[in-house]
Amino acid sequence: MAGGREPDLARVFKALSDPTRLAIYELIRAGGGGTYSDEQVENSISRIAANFDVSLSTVSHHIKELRHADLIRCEKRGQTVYCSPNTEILDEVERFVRGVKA
Amino acid sequence: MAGGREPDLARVFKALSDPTRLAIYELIRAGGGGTYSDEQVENSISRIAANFDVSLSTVSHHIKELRHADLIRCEKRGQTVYCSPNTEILDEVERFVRGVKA
DNA sequence: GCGATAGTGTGATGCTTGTCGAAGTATCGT
DNA sequence: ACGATACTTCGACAAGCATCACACTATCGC
Repeated sequence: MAGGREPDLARVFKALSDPTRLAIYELIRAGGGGTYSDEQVENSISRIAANFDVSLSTVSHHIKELRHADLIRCEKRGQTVYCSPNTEILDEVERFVRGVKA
Repeated sequence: MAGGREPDLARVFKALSDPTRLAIYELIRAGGGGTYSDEQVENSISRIAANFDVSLSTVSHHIKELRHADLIRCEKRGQTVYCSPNTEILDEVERFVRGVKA
């Protein structure tokens, strides 16, 4: 289901509150920026995990949290899961930062 | 920068990750927006605590975290502590949201 | 000084979380 | 079917956290 829209800001902030998770998010964001065609640039879970000192299961757990906070989207193609950032949530955060009342 | 402190984004996000603390921050921000003269509009700790169902010591603890994350500034006048938002950190968050590399 | 007000610090407590390894599920190649 | 690859889920555990009540410091008014 992709329709669940309620931008729970506390949840978004919590998802970004762990240094490792924040770094994972930044990596996903850097790779899936969208400057390319339609293809994400190798944002698979294991490829992401290769950049950190934590186990794969921990990365999987972190990614689940990022997905739950709607910060990223994940798409399974074959056995590989590709992650891309969701810019709409960032717009929501930017509105908060600017003090715009929802 | 004036404070000489480097913005730890994960810490900032963690400070905003608790619903109560986020609400406290929003209240401080609404009161001390700066649209008035030089005076903060009653952003004292106990006044803030009156708006929530948690104890005063809990509010004090939350405010310490917000202060530690540099999201707010506190100034003691007499026996009362007045809190005001620090907009520089918000600029930092906005830069992150926009994907500006430091 | 004395009592009242404003806030901080100290345990204590129950819940959450980041992490791991191991087991489980899904998919591919052969 | 079998083994390998790519995750996910399941306890488990130590660390952290939000919260409270209570003691403590600091400041004001009298």
